[in-house]
Amino acid sequence: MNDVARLAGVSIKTVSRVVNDEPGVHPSTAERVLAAIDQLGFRRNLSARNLRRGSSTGTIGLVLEDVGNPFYSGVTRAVEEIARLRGRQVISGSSDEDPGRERELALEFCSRRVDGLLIVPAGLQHSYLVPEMRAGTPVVFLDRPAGDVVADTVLVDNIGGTVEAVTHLAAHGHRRIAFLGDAPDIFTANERLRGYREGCVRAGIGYHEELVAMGPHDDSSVATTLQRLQSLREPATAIVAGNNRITVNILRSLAGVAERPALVGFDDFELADLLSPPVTVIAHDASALGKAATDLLFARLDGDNSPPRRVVLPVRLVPRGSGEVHA
Amino acid sequence: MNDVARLAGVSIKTVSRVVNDEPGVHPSTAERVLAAIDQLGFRRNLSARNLRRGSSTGTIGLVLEDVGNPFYSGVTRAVEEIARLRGRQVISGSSDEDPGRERELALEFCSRRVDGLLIVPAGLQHSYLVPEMRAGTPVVFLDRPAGDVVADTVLVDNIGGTVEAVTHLAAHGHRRIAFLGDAPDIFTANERLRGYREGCVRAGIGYHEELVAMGPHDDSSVATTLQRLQSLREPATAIVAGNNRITVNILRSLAGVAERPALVGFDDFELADLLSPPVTVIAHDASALGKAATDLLFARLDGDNSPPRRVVLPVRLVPRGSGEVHA
DNA sequence: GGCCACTATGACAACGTTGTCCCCCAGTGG
DNA sequence: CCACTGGGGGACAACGTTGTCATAGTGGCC
Repeated sequence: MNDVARLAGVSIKTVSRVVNDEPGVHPSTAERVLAAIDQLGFRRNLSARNLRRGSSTGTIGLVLEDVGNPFYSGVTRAVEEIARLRGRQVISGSSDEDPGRERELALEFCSRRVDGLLIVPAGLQHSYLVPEMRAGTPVVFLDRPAGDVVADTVLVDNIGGTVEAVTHLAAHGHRRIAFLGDAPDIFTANERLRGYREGCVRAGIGYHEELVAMGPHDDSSVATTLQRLQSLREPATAIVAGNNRITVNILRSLAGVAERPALVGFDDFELADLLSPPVTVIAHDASALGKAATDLLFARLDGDNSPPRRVVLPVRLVPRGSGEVHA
Repeated sequence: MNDVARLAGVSIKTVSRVVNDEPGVHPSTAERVLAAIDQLGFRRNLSARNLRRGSSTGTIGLVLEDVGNPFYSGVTRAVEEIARLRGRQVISGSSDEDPGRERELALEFCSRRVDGLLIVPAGLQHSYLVPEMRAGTPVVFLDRPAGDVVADTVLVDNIGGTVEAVTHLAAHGHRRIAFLGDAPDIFTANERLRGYREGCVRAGIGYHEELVAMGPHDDSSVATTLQRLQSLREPATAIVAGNNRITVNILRSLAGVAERPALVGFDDFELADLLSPPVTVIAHDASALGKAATDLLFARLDGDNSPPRRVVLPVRLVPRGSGEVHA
């Protein structure tokens, strides 16, 4: 800006006026300034601007589990969409379920003075955010609740979803329904397990420990688990899968198997309808989740200071075939 | 920082020293400062720091077509991974194939003084970046080349891939091979069309306009196109799909159809192996693309100022079934 | 005791902007 | 000829940091 001013033969303040479309600059002066800007390839330094003005940095921080997971990339897209409408840029990072990494990312974003923070919690401790929140940075948690702070939260109806899955399978005659979920220290995994249990009880088929397998699942552990479930004295005839990754792992294990158990997966995924049989899922919308959270965040930025809200988005069972196999 | 200094009864410079782990601070003083920092929830302002130091802002700008597309979210993930190792944050935005939007995003990132820029070009004009590049901001284009500037570029072997696809189908006896591609003003679409044409010529089956359908494709236009291809005097017996979205659209249109043409899709996608028949694809690795581009960017940041490079990543045909149907 | 080296700390400028306030000058009315 | 007005423009401080340099105190050594 200094250089521009020198080249145009004016003061830096006048350049600033031109750059900001402030009134009170003679057209001919403005033209000289614009020419200088063009010649020098000047671009105003937003950091300095924001520092001086003390206002918004025009950024939103997004901490999620893994941008590479289609579910979260859907969330990211929705967040970006709305942020854009409100003139904000999105800075994002993946925590990979590591609470330390989540914290590191969130605090880094705070250091960058983001206008607001959207977090898919990896851990259970979020008191580290209290100073920031008190300082006025709005924080919205999504997909999972915060551990030890009261804050806006957007969730999906995990319990209702798995209850529905179990009920659906039971209605098709299944009495031995298994559940494969993620590690139980992950909120959604635990909730879905609760829903499964409640569904079993409601359906009058009882809850049996032996039909449940929690914990990190990879290709081979899923295969082993499925074998175990088949070789029980009363084998499982149906499975509820705790998330999209697990569903896919199960499908891969079952590929080529003639006698397939019925299957309902939590999370919808692309091509589920084109598999054979098409996969019945508990669907919920990633972009709806991202949108709800971002809307909430902007409401806070707009001055809404009502008590923290907890929004629970509905899920719906999409019957496609794999869950309608009779026992 | 001012407040911290006052509370701890020291100068702001001493606080700065503590925050930056600079030597020469008495342990007891440091302790007082740390206590004050903790009490006030102070967090250093990175904008101010970077402004003062004039050095790196610790950010990388990423402009892509759509974060929501699994292919690009894979790229994003890889970029994030490497950026993280090098202590950088990623700011990203989707252009949605709109050149204006691409430009807007890129220049916004420049205003934020990103350390480097990764761009999946939507348009053909990139001279707007010349001032920034001259000013020392490294720019790497990925997936598609820049329009009118010479710069580092990472591409995949689009032509080789479609040549291989056609050759593969021809080897299975197909002589009427159709090509469904994206709008031809998109670089990759055009390249793949060239590869298709070359493949046809090499296979000695000739290039026939009537077997090609370019342009934006949605569900219904794909269905219409497929019908047209079937009802030709000499119907198409095989199809090459120009990208993952088109492949999926074709699969959806063909669902339930008994007489399916052979199919090879460009871009691999999750579950391709579980469909029936499993889908043969020209695979290339999104994360390899992201990694190559980011590595190149960091090499520039590390001072490499050799002439701009163009990296072409190999693709490979993954036969799974849909492309091995004999004519 | 005087000098030196060294440690711990502070004052101040500067980074690139913008907000505040002030000045200059031409034009206008009396 | 003077006072006043208003448009056009500049000087300067400040945002929150950090780099540079200065300074005060404290021992140690001849």
